[in-house]
Amino acid sequence: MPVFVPQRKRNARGERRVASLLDAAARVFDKLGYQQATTNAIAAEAGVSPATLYQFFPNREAIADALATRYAVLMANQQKSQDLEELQSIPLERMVQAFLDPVIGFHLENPVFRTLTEATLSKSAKRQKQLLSQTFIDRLASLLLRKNPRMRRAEAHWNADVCLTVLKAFLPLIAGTSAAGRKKSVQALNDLVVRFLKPLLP
Amino acid sequence: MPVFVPQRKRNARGERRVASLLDAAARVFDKLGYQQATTNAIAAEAGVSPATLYQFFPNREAIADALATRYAVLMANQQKSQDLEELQSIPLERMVQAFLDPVIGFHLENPVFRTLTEATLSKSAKRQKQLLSQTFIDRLASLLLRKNPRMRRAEAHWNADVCLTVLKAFLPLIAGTSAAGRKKSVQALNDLVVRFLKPLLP
Amino acid sequence: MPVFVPQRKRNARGERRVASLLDAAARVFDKLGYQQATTNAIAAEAGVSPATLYQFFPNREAIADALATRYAVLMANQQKSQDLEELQSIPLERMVQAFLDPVIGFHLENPVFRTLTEATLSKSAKRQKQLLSQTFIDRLASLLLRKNPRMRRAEAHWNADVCLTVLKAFLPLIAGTSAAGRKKSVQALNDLVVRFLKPLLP
Amino acid sequence: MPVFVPQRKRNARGERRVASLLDAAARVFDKLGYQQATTNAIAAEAGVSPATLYQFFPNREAIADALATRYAVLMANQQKSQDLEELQSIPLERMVQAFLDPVIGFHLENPVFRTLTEATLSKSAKRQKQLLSQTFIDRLASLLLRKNPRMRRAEAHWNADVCLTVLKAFLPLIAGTSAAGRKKSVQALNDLVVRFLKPLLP
DNA sequence: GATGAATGAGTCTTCATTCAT
DNA sequence: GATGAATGAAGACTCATTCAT
Repeated sequence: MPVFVPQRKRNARGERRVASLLDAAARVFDKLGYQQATTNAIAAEAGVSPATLYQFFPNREAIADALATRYAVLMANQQKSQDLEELQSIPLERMVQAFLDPVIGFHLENPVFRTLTEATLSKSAKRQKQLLSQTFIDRLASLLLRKNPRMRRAEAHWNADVCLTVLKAFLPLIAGTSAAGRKKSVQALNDLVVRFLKPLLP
Repeated sequence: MPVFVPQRKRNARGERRVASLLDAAARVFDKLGYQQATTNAIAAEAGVSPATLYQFFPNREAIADALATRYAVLMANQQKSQDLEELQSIPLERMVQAFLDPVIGFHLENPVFRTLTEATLSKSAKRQKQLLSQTFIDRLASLLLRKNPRMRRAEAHWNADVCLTVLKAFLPLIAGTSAAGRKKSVQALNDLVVRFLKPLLP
Repeated sequence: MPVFVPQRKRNARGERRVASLLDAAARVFDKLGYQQATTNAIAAEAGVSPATLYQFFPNREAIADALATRYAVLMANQQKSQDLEELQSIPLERMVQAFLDPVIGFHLENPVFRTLTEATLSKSAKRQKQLLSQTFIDRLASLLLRKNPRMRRAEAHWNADVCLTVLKAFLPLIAGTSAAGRKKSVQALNDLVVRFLKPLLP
Repeated sequence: MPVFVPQRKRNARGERRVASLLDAAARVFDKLGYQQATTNAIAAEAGVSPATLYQFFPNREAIADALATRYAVLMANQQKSQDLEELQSIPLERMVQAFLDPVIGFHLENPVFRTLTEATLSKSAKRQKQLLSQTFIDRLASLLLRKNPRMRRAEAHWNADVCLTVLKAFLPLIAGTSAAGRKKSVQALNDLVVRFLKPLLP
């Protein structure tokens, strides 16, 4: 189970290479899916020889891992930047929307992220992805607890988990349709989450 | 350009072979996923030579198709056997449970069914799967309309569709955990659907 | 180098089977060419199981051999039926036509005959085909000698051989075109042969 | 569905490999014919792994195409280098010989050229072969018209076409025999063509 | 005698990965 | 560091031929 470990100390040029390879990989994964994305295709998309690719990644899996890590970091940063204090005070409907919107936006902007799920990710990459889920759950649970201090911790987490499950279910629906259908799907998701959470809050 | 040779008649042994190949394919698809399920692996699992497989299926895709059709028929029969009249009169909570339970049960018993979704199914197989979804939606919509005759037809279908989406989201959760977690997940699914539907009914 | 040897004493039913298999083989060879004509396809065309085919022919090659033999016999009979005495007395132009016409007709009616050339024929089948060529050459040489008794034997044979070569060259041309083009090609062939032979005769 | 990966630039070693693969293919096609010439056999003949072959040719057909093109170019150059002006003034017997000799020589030196005809050539390769035939016909027709300005254009082409047909018929005869027989066959061909053309010229 | 089933021995092709320059 | 070339190992599929009933 190879974990992504940089091959060697890399200089600026190397960093750029890695970045451009990951960009290429993202495009190819997105276009063809993980299984069909051959290393040759990724190298070609990046405009380099296949051998060059292997100077930065020990094998195909490592590319997917690095990509997963990259997006995990991006998303984590995004989530950290949102202040829970502000959300806590606004009404449920708008709170849910404000909470989900950036997550949905992230997935729409980086559709590969979902594709990466089918990849055979390394343990560390999986952990990273799981961490993201956990962050989502923790933040939502924390929000619920602030709204209803009498809720039990475990209950809050479980409810947040359900919300995440529902969110994941709606993502393909949201991504797959036109702008019009997309709006409707997002609305349906928000509704559903609101209806689910409302009885739990005072 | 393979020469077209019409299939000869199939005898009892052939029928048995087809069945055993489909069983084997179901097991392999379930274990490895569609992409990784090689014809060699399926043939080996069935205990025959790869060439034998090709006596009954023209290519790998045809196996997935046949499997999809097999399960579609099974599920369709199951759904037909349930009487909507009875469901209509019982309270929402139990109605939802009675409606969802057999569907969940089917997926737990035939986990491959979900894997088949990622397969590159033939048009006819896709149609069959879509038909199943449509049946689910139609039946649930019909139930909603009986409970609340003032609901509009389109609205009923849309709501049923949302329920199906949620159901699909929960299936991996339900399937993935132990008996204990499974019960909890099913409960959460039922709760969510009930909470979603309750405001829509009188 | 298997020579075609009947598997066993065959009764009337067996003879019919063999005939229908050869008919089927002729159709398939003609449609697909020797290499593409699989034993399964031939058996299917004859409406029998592949195993049945192997009860009458030891292997694929034997079918081509038997077919070659069949046509060789047919053509030999045809040639025997033509009386050289009659031809000898008519003018060269009409003689050439009368001599070539049946040969051309045979090839047009049995296009497989040419296809069989590409087959890996057994030695005996090759000999049979060669015999046919020899018959053609001998007959034509004999005709030339009657027309011009002063011609030397070897010379007569050589000239006949050249005529055969030319005939073979024109066959695809004749077979390949429409009725109109066919007539023109046949005319060209006759012209050519006449012009070649005329200086050799008194 | 193979993923399309653009060919990378080819270096000197690659060029050498392509040439050696084409040489090997020519040998194998010549020995076994197109249908029997497997990619494995060609690769083995070239002393490389089959996969290497596929670095330079997308499939078996492409090899035959490249080979056809290679020989078409060679022959076209040869024909261009011959000056019709010179031929026009010499007597028919020597003219025919001078015209046919290089063509015969080319086929004797590159026997594969004939084998390639049976190959399932790509459209572009077929066009190239047809162009060659057309060049032969046009050049000979032009020669005939110079010799006899009163001949009609269409007639000249038709007669040239007949000569080509005869030439093609004699090629296997010429190629198949020993040096002695070869000389005789070539002589016969020349004679035939001369006798065919003589009545057409003043 | 007839059949459908079964298969060993290929064939073409692909691709992650390594080699040689 | 970079490259194009090279390949082992595999996978989809085919087919002449044999097996079992």
